[in-house]
Amino acid sequence: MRTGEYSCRMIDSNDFFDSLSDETRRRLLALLVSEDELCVCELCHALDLLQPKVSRHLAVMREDGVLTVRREGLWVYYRIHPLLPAWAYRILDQMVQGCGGLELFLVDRKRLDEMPNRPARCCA
Amino acid sequence: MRTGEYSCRMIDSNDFFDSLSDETRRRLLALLVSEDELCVCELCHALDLLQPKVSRHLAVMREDGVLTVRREGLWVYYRIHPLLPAWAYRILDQMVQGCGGLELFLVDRKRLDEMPNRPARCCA
DNA sequence: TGACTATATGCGCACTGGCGAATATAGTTG
DNA sequence: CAACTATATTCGCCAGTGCGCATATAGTCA
Repeated sequence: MRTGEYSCRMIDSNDFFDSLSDETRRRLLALLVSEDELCVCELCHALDLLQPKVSRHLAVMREDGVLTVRREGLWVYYRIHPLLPAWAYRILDQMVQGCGGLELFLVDRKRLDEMPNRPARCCA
Repeated sequence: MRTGEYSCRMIDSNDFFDSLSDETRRRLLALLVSEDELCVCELCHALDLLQPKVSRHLAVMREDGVLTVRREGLWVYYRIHPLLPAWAYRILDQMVQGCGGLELFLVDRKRLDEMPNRPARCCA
């Protein structure tokens, strides 16, 4: 509670950087930064990875305080934690700047955009 | 070579985030971001860690392309790699925003500032 | 050359952490 | 209730990695 510029919640910086330390997690974060809310099956499809693997990485980031969860019926929607401090948000933004153009990340986004039967959540 | 906003050198983003994934390395980086050039013994003193440990972490970041080295007599000076892409610089800045106020990091800075007999390199 | 300071590295060990495969749980629908 | 879909978790395994300790290397100075 130093400067007051923080969005308020105090995340442990070790936990935050731990979330960033794995490439799979960075790929998930990159999508969540722009899409703001995605369910596990969308993320599995986008990254073309098996569900248990994606779930475990999401759990790590949830426990680290970087993501929050919302359940709706069968689906679980993850998003960037809305009370992340400003510096953490900015790091996520810059991470997308740095990685977003990489082939790997571009393909993730493409697969997500072209995914059929995405669970509709427009009229919550 | 997407936007042209990069400072030019292409660092591997996995390597960059690997450098950030360890707290000791973040402490070293936090000092180097503001001091721009420090030798190994200054960093050992500031972090109050044994020299082999500090040296190995510095070597990791050098191999990752995050730091560069300059030798001057007996001393080896490390600095943030001057050709780091802009997004990476900004992440380092925001990391300092996020961690710089933590007790651990404040104490590092204090020890550095109060260090006696720092090798003079003012009039290179 | 030898003594000294600063830095780097080799080695062995313990621990962490990511993985695949299988299974468990939660919620929906009939 | 059973069958089904979506998600979470357990387990055993293995690679990576940080550590302390000892030692090697580089450079200076007498």
